[in-house]
Amino acid sequence: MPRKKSPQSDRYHHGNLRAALLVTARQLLEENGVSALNLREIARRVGVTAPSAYHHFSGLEAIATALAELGFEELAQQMEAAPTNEKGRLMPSGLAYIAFARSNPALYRLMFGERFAAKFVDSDSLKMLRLRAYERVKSGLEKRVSTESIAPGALFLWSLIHGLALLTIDGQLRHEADPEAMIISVLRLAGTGLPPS
Amino acid sequence: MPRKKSPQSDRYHHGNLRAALLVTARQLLEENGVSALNLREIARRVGVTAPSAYHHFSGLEAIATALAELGFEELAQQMEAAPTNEKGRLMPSGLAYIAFARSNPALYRLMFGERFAAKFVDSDSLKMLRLRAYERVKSGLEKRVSTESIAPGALFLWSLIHGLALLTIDGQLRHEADPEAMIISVLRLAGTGLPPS
DNA sequence: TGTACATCAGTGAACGCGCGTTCACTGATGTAC
DNA sequence: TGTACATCAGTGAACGCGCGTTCACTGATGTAC
Repeated sequence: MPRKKSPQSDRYHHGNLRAALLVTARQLLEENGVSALNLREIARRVGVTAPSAYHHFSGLEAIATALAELGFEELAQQMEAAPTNEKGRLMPSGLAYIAFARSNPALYRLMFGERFAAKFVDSDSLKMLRLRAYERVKSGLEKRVSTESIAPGALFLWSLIHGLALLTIDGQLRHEADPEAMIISVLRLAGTGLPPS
Repeated sequence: MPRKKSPQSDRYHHGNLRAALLVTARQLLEENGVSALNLREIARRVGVTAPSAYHHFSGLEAIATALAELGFEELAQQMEAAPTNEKGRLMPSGLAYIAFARSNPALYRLMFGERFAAKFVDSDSLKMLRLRAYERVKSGLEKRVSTESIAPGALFLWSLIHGLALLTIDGQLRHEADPEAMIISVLRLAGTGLPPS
């Protein structure tokens, strides 16, 4: 009877190394932050030598890119999976967005970090994935504002939600009694705006 | 006649090394990004050996912290220097904020990056400087909303402006014909909100 | 069912690199007398 | 005005480190016959 694939087996061939590297890389990322992401430690944790990773990725940068892609995919999925409430799906999508960032703070930082700012210009898949998240924000707007207001409206929403996500990750809600309530209050202001003096 | 202090002199004693290190560090930061900030290269550019920096800073981290402090100070100053217009000073302050981020993208990223997210918990000066920027956002609100709405209102504004700053830095306005106009449109939505469906 | 062999996912040793930091030192500066 | 000396901002050599990546290899796997 051939050995069933057990995760921590000592087989010479890992069997699923690519996936294992990504899972472990993601853990390492969340544990120690973007700057701690490094190929040797990932391999070490998986229980494999560093060069073996090169059979699955062209290098560390490719692993980081794969993680970012994975992140954008998950983010888009979770926004799409958010329910529609009586007022539409803007608020549920927004909450899903913030929830993703709070559950995956380091990954979120990686996705929007300096490292990829330049890459969005030329990497197609990354650009498209990011666009997909943006479109999601935008789509809720279409029946709500005039056509020429969609672009600023979408950027307005994305800015608000992106900023709130990052400030939350940074610990800005640390001393808040009820962080969720605060998040909802803030997002609600997107609809009403601040009353003029 | 004693040599006047000329910037690039070959004196044994530099005379103003601390300041020179910071200026150069800031240039390096903006040129090559947060991850490229490194002590040896800073010293090299100043024309001094690396260990000499230790007479002025406890290490690289101290230089980074000094840069972030400097950034928060400048940001607060530029917001405070913004004019008051007929509707108050929220919009001018917001524009000054975005302008700072656009002029100092890497510094802005450093200020709000992962590196200091933890540090804000214990570093007093950094925490206070960041608070000062936040207070500035908040102060414009006081005559505008009820007391209990100040906290969410301020977080709303800060999120919006922080997110917009970062997305702008990331190149989100790259294909915009008139970036300034877009920025103003987005910030204006903070007052009106998105009209409900 | 058994064997030869191609494939390729792993290993282990090694490389060069540039970093942050330490150390004992030396040269310049300015102050006390 | 001149000299001795303390101070301290610089130097230069060296350290250990861990990284990403390369290379020639070897072991396991599965397929063709």
